[in-house]
Amino acid sequence: MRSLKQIRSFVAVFEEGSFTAAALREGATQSGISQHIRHLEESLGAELLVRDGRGVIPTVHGERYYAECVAILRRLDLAEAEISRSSALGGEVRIGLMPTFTRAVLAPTLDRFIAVAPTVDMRVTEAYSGVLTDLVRRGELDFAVVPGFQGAVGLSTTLLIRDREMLVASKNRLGQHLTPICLKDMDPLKIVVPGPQNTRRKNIETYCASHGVAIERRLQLDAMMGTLDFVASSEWVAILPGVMMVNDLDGTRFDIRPLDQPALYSDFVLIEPTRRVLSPAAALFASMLRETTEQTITIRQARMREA
Amino acid sequence: MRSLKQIRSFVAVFEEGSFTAAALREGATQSGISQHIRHLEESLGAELLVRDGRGVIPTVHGERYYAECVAILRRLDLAEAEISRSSALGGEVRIGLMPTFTRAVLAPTLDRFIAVAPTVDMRVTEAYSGVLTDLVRRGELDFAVVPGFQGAVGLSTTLLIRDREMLVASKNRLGQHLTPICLKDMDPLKIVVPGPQNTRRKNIETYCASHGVAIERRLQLDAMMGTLDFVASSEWVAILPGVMMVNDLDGTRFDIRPLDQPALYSDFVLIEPTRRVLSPAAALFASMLRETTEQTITIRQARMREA
DNA sequence: TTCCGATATTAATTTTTTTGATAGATGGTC
DNA sequence: GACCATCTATCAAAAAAATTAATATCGGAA
Repeated sequence: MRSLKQIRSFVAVFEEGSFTAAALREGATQSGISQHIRHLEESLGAELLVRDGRGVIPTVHGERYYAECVAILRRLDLAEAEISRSSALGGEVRIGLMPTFTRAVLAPTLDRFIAVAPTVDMRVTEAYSGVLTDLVRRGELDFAVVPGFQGAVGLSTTLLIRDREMLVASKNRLGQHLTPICLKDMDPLKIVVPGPQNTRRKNIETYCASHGVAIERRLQLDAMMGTLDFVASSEWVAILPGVMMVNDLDGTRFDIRPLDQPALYSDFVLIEPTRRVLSPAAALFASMLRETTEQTITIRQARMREA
Repeated sequence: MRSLKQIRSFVAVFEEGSFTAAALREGATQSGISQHIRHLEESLGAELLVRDGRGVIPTVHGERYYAECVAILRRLDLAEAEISRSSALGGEVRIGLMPTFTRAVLAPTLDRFIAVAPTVDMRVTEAYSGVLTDLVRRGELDFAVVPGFQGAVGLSTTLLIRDREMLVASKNRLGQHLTPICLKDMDPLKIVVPGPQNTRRKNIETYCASHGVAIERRLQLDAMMGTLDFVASSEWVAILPGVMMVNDLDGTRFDIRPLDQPALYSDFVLIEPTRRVLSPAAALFASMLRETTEQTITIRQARMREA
C-alpha cells in the first residue's frame, strides 16, 4: 500500500537527484529510500526514475507524478498548518540570509519581530546563496533570501526586493557621496569582486563588459566583512547592493554612489520549499524583512535627493 | 508521524459518521480506527471529531480538514490513475443499478461495452438506491445510478438523465397507447407504488396530492418485476420511469401513456466516491449507459409522435 | 581495467500497526 | 431508573512493516 513516507522519499529523490542525498535530507538511510522507491514503483506498476551510474533521472511518469506529489504534500501541509498553528505566532523560524542582508537590515527587522513575537525561537543562518538554496531545499530552513535566479526543482520563488547597486570606495576617494555615477568615467577600476560562483559576480562582469568599463585589477574576496574593511582602507572599490550600506549613508567611512547610465539593479528573491507552507511566524518575518528593506531604500532615496 | 492510513481512516469516519462503520468500510477493526484518529488528533494538536453516544460529530476543524483530505486523496488517486491505468481499458468495473435501469437499458449497454472492452471484469449489482448509495460510499462500487437527490457526504453527483414518468396498465385498459394522459382524468386510481423509503414514492405522492389526483387504493410493492407482472394481469396501474419500458412500446403487453398536464420528470444521477477517480473503463461504461438511455428516450419520442 | 561513487539486496532489528478482548460511556426504552 | 443496545477507548499481545548496517552490484571515467 502507498504511504506518505514513500511519497516524501520520492519527492526528495527527485529534487536531490540522488538516493543518497535524499536519504540525508530525510534523515533516513539510502537503503530505506531505495526500498521506498521500489515499493512505490511496484505498486504503481511503472518506473519513476532511471538509475544511471551517477544518480537518477526521472522518467516521463516520474515527472508527472512528482508534480502531483509536491502539490499534494503542500496542500496537506497547508491543511495541517490551518489547524495546528492556527494563526498563533509560535514555534521556531529558521531563515537564511546573505551578508548583504545581515549587515544592515537584519537587526532592525529582528527588533520589530521579537517585539511582536516574543515566544518564537528564531534562527538565522548567514551564508552565500548556494548554501542557502541547499539548506532550503533540504528543509532545514523555512526560507532564505538569495539573488534572483532561474528557479530550482522543488523551490518556490517570490521577488522580495529590487535594489540598486552602488559603487563603494573609502571616504573622499569618489567624492560627491550619494550622487549617481557612470562607471565608465571612473575606469580603469581596481575592484574587489566575489568569486565566480556568486550570482552577483556575473552581473557585475556582464555590466562592465557590455558598457565598456575597463577593469584594471580584480581582487576576489568571498568575505563581505573583509571586502568592506579592505575597501575602507585602500584605493580599491567594490560594487555592492545599496541595501547593505544604509548605515554608511552619512559618508563618514565610505563614499557611496549609485551606478548610473545605466543603473544596475539586483533582484533578491525569497525561496521556500514548494512542498511546504510558510508558518505564520515565518511569513510575518518575511513581510517585516521586506518592509524594513523597503524603508531602507526609501531613506536612501531621500538622502540622495538631498545630495 | 502522519500517514495516509490515518487520513483515509479519518475520511471514512467522517463520511460514515461512526468509527465502527468506518472500520467495516476500511476492512479494519474499530480499535485500529480509533487509534488512527487519536494519533491524528494528537499530532495535529486539535480535536477533529466529537464522540457522542451514537457516533461522531465533526468539529469545525474536522470539517475543514475533511474537505482538504478528500481533495488530497482524490488528487492522489488521479495522479496514480494517470500512471497505472494509463488509458488502458482493463481491470474491473463494479456498478450499481436500480431495476429501472436493469430492465431495459442494461443489456444493450453491456453488449456495446463488452465489444469494446472485452478484458474488463464487469460486475453489476441490482438494488434500490439506499443500498447502492451505501455501497458506493463504502467504495464497493465504482459508481451507481440512483434517483436525483440532495447529495451525501463523500459522494460526487452528476446528472445522468432526466426521464418522463409513465402511467402503465395492462393492455387495452387505458387505450390510446403512447399518447399523453392527464392523471386526473383517470381517477380514482388503484395504484401500485414502491415503499416510502423509495425516492420515487415521494415524487408520486407529491404529484398526486398537488394536482388533485384521487387515489382509491394503494398497493405497496417493492419488487419491480412483481409490479409489472401484477399490473399486466390486473386492473391496477403503476407510475414508472419511461426508460424501463422501452421494450414494451409495441403495446402487446401494456398500455403506456406519459403523464401530462403537467408532465412528471425524474432525474437519475451518477454517484461516485469523491475521494476516488473513475477508471477509464468505468467512465466509458457510464457514458455508454447515458448514450443508450438517451437513444431509448429518443426512440420512445418517435413512437409517441407516430401515435 | 580499475576505481569511484552510485544504487540494490539482504537479514536482523526496531518500530509501528493491527488485533482481540474488555472496559466505559451514552442514549433510548420499558 | 435499571436495562439494553450500541457506541468508543484502552491495553497488551501478535503481526506486519519500516529501518538499519553490511555488503553486493552496477555503470561511467580515467
